[in-house]
Amino acid sequence: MSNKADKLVLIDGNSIVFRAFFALPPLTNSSGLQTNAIFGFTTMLLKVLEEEQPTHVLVAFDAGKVTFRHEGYADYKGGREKTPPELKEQFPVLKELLKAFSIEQFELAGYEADDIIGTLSLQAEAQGRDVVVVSGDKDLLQLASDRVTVLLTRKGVTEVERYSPTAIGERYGLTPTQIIDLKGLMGDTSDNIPGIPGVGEKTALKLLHEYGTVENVLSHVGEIKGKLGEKIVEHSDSARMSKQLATIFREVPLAHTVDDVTYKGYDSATLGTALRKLEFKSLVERLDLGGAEVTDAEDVEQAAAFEVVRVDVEGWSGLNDALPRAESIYVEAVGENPHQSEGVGVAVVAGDQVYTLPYALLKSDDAKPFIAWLGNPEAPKTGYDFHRTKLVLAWSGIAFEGQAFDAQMAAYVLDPTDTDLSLNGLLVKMGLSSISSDESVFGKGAKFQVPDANKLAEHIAAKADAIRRLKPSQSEKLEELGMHHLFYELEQPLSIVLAGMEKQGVSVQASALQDLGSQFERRIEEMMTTIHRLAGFEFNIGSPKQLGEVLFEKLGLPVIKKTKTGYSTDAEVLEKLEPYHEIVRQILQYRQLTKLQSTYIEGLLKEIRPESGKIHTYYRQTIAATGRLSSQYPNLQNIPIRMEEGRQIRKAFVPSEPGWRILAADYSQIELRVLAHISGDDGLKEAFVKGLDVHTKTAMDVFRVTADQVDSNMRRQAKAVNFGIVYGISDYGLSQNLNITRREAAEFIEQYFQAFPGVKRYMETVVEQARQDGYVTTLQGRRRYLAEIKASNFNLRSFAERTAMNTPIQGTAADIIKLAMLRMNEAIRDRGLKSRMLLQVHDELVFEVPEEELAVMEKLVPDVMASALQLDVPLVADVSVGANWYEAK
DNA sequence: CTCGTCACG
DNA sequence: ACGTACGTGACGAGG
Repeated sequence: MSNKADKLVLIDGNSIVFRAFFALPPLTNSSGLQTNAIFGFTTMLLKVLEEEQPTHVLVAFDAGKVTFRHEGYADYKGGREKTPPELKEQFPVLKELLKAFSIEQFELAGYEADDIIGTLSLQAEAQGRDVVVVSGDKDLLQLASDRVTVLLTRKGVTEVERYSPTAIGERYGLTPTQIIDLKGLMGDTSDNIPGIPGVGEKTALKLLHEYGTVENVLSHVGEIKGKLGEKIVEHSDSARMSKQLATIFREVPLAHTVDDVTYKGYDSATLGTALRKLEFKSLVERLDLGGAEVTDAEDVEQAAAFEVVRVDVEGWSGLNDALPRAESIYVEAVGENPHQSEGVGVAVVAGDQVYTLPYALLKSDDAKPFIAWLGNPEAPKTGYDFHRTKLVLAWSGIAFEGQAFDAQMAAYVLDPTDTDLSLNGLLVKMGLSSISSDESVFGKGAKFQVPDANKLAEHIAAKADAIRRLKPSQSEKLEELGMHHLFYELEQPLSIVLAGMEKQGVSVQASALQDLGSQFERRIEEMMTTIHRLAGFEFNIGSPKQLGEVLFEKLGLPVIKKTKTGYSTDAEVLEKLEPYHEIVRQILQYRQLTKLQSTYIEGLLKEIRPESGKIHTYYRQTIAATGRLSSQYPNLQNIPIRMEEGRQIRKAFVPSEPGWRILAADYSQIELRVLAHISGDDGLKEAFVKGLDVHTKTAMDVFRVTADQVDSNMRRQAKAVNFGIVYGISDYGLSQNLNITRREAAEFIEQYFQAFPGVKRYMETVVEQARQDGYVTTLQGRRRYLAEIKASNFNLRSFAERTAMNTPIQGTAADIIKLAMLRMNEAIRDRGLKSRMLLQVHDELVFEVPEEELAVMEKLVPDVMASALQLDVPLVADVSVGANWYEAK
């Protein structure tokens, strides 16, 4: 028997299902059954099957409510919120699906999935077989051995982290069995295992690194001083019991053995039917289970609902005649950066026909009627990613107007946290029949290739048809959720404004960057020599691994913080190490300069177009969950400003016309003003109405002093408190930021809330509202769903709560500047100004302005920004002008 | 291709 | 008791 080649995969069913349920949006199928946990579990399962190629597979479930653990400790898993019905209903369906996979599933009254997995893995490794355990629960790490590897899910369910005993040693400095001791000391809230109060992971690890086991900690408790020692003595029984509870029982009286869980693969027809029933069309597609049989009559109809007419084969007349009846359009282009993408094809849907043409055909004379239609603002278009489309066409010299409905933008507005806005992804989420993924048609990475004309025509036709099919439910949903205005009046028009700014570009002087770069270069080389001399040998300073070895092993500096893979050497750590060794300061400076050199000097130089001297960034409008923009290729929203050396980079950003100037205008304290408005707090509102310095005002109230008693340190701390409030305050976060104790931070927050009770009320209300509705909104009706607001996991829930507090603030600020951009665009156009809007940096707009328009613009820009949205407090924008972006400060 | 790091609001 | 500030994108290192 060849046990050596055997590989068992043992899956902790409950743990994965729970994870998937909270990690995924609440997808439902057309009959209303929520299927997100099943979907998440299945994607995880497919990934593991593919990557591990197991010979045996088992999914273990917890059975019933009471286990043997309750015999010794009645409160085991007490205080847990009961399983939500939307989750509960998914278990039986999942179990059916596993049958279709031909995968065994075990559960046994009185035992948990952990115990079943522990028992089987013990058997298997004794027989010399390899085992992979899959769970979301760290406890399972105790099973790791030479033969047993544990995969823990990280974010979501398909990302896993692989733990061998060595990996556990590196991560925690513990052996697998010590994981039990870890939990014995720190406990586990979700299982209601108490541990020792006041001992968290940090303290527990320290104790275990010193003493090895719970028992040994308890017998050496005399050596442990202070409160910690007292706590351990007081709760020693609890620690012993907790350790017992955390120990996986590996002798479950199972009726089956390893040989009963062999996995020989699934039957395609059976699995295909099961997945179709669940409407997991993307999975059917991915596994290529579609061919066998199409059970859903509707699918047949939809799939055959159009005829592809190739303009390159049939000629233009059909398309030209159909244009007045066009229902949707899709322009395919390859390349991530739309300023450098190559158009490959166009598809237009009209009735039962989809007309397709190779992009190159747009250059022919026969294309004129079609080009005119593309540029006709009176010909409304429904499409997908108009922003990209407009740019691609614009670089071909083709105007694109009449953008009526953008399915990608609609999907973003409907759920800004959705990271898969691919057409196929949207179809699946909407429960519509799916199309081929781009990856399956084009391949990816090095294998990326545009397919032959026929295949391409089929694919882009399917995409254009998909857009048509998506639109009705999307537009209905937009109305239903009151998002008509946000979508039609704000986001869609803005995409046009953005495309204009990007196409315009901003002039950047290569020579200025190069001069700065050679200065940096000299200093980098000097510093490198110094650092190598101080270390005593040459090494790669840019390698965190090598740097860690030098600092902490060769030079013996104290380890402040560790990362998953080794010593942390980030700026926060280095700042703490500065007093110990001269080398540290040099490293900090070296880091700063190499960052400037690689990201900003070299990075920006690469992006300057030699023919125009301009940089064209690409603002992404469908990425940020709060409604902000982001910027790529290159990112022009993180050009240095805080440090003088980096700030010099801004001198290279200049007007594109001789004699013009750069004008920059930024909102003053926009987030705090938004907070004042939505919280209605009288004190905060008054501060802004009176035009006070809000950080000084905060310092006065928090420290209970008069204005002239506020020193710079108090103001600095008050400013940090204000930031904290906007981020969704926590004492821990504030304490980290200010380098103070948590107690002190908590005191600041307490004082703040006393001074600004309206803000406190807002924070409580918004979290409560999120719990009730499952989402929060901005002033313009932008909505963000917070699935994890009810999670039992403290971390997930706390994160959701902070998000609930922060998103309406950050998101409303984003709404406001977007409105201002629309208004500025109109103002420039209506007044016939030559000035151009170039950049947006979250609370700042940058323009290039001819001399003769300076006076107008210096008044117009801040006026428009201030009046973009009427709040209960004034909005203020500060404006400044210079020869370059550096001087416009 | 992921991780650590660091630039911005 | 738990343990993180909110939102992004780009780079070099190292598998």
